[in-house]
Amino acid sequence: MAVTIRQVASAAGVSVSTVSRAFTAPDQVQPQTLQRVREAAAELGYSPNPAARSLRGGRTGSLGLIIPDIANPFFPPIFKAMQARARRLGYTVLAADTDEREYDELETIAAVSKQVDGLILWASTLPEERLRELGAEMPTVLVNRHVEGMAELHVSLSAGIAQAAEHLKAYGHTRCVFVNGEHGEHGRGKSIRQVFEAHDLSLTELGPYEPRFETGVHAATLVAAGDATAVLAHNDLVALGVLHQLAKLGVGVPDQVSVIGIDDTLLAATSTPSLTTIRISADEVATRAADLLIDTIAGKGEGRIAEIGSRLIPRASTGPAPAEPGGSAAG
Amino acid sequence: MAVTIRQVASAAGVSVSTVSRAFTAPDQVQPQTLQRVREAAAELGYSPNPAARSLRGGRTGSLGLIIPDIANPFFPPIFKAMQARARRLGYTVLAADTDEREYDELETIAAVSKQVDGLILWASTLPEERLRELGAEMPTVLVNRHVEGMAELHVSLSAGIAQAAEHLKAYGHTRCVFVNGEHGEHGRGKSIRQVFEAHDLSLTELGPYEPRFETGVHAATLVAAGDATAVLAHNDLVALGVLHQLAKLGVGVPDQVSVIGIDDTLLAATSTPSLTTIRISADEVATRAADLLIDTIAGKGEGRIAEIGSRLIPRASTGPAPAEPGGSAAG
DNA sequence: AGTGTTTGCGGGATCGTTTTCATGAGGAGT
DNA sequence: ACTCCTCATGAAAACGATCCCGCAAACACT
Repeated sequence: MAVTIRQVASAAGVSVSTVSRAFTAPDQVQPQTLQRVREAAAELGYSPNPAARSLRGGRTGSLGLIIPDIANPFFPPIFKAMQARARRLGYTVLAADTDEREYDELETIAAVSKQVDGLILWASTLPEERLRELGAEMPTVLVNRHVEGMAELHVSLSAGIAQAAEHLKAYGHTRCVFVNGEHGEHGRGKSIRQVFEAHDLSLTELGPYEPRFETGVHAATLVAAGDATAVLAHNDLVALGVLHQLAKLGVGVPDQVSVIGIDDTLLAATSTPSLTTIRISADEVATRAADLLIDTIAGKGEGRIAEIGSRLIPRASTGPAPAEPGGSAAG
Repeated sequence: MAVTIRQVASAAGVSVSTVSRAFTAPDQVQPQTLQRVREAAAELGYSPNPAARSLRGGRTGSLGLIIPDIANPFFPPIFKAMQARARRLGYTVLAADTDEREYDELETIAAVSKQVDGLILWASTLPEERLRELGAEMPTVLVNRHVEGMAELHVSLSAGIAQAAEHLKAYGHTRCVFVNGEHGEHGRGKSIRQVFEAHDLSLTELGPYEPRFETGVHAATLVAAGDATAVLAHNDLVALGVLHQLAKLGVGVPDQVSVIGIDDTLLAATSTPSLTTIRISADEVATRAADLLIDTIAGKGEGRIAEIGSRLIPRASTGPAPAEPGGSAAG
């Protein structure tokens, strides 16, 4: 059925070893022979069988990307960019999502790990102990988790948050709300509080809730009843819920309340009004993660920690704070 | 490093053949032996090496999903659902996108096809001839393309379109616009025109353009200048562009103009106003496609044609047509 | 008891590569 | 002319599983 190295060898009048070398170490074969082999291979339409190759060589040529939820619009661009990067480096990307279910994560990882040379674990919920074990078994890059000695990539929101704070400050806002869409200690809440308070902005935290549209809807109702003039949401999806509910309640955005999201997904660019948000570059994240993993596979990445930044993308959902309700009424 | 079948065999005191059988054909080995093998395997943490397995057996246990653009929010839920379905059937899904670049498609397919048992080609742009060749080489399921004799899955919008027409009709609309976001003969325009005209709705077609947000923005400007009261867009993304621009122009939705999208992506549910759209069930599509491919791999799917339907999801972007601007008012 | 059939298991070839090792040709250095 | 290297190539042993055969034991039937 498929054409094998043997057929190429006999067509080119050389041994299989030579054909193999022609593909994996071209400089070890004489130019003239190399060409004969290449011609024969091209003519027969030969290309190496990855199964045989990985059986023998122990490497599969694939990278595993484990993410919480591929349907979260934040991830597809990352997957896409990583695939592009990986392909140029001779790798393929195998993506699998854990469906946000923690108890599935180990199983998913087990299924994927046998087919790849290394793993990128995005915001894993596994206990540190397990991560350590995993790292011992196979090259692993952790995104947004810390385990001493492992390769890690951290997506830092601080630059974006600082810019958001400045942005709001410049518009005259003073009372802000953060809609926390995440339980647990790895949340975004702490650094947001610090930065905002450093900018002299009061910050009320709602939640923690789940990072869903409905969370934003719920939060918006609370916001409308309060006196805050700016909302920072856990991510774009939550921000969209806020936008949606504020519109329904007749609260003008950005005239009465400004809204800021996080992630800069497609949702942010296409909403009405378009959403000011904190962008994390998918290209950069994907490229760095892939490179870091490939380095780790090569044995020179372990323990390295990379950090990538973020920045505010001002759009139409933020604007000047409304006049103070001081003595008169407003709502 | 990794534990092999041989180690399990000696631990269980049986031959490698028996261990292999214990995993691939448990009914051919005595219950008592089976248990011994299983215990040994569990204790050693053995699991078969997929590379060796596929080298010998010729099957990889993976399905290849080739899509135009994974960043299009329509696809992630499909990928996700297919992964879930495939996993339960003992398969893995390998997704790759062609980045909407036709000249990359063959290359992408070539890269993927060696690592999978079969291919699902979503709206391939390849000429019929190539598809036929591909189908001859490996099990292939075509989505939304027709090539005599191949397994195909067709996503039919007709039910959804008919419901949309009825929906608009019931609201008193008479003049509609379709924003065509797709070049070529496989477009959605023709059947939409037929159905709408059958419902006595006049339909003006704009385009064809690209299926992008900006397309909707552009189209909305034209719509606002015309006298149509309803817009059907090529997909949700385009519809969102329409929504966005209408808001900017001060045209009320749905008070003055109703808008309908297609795909029911996350975008539709989270927009403001939420978008009435035609839903294509990701679960159903993914399940049918996966099943069809697996049948084809088993040799009993070739030539089969499956069709899956669609339906209207009414939300807040559609409503009664505004009173006629003519002489008198009527609703 | 003799023959035939089923059943459970082991031996070993096999899948297509990579990779080590051996070989022999040619060149350089003495 | 002799040894010593280098270099291109070939032969053959892996890699880890599957699966076709063959064998022996157990059983059924005459």
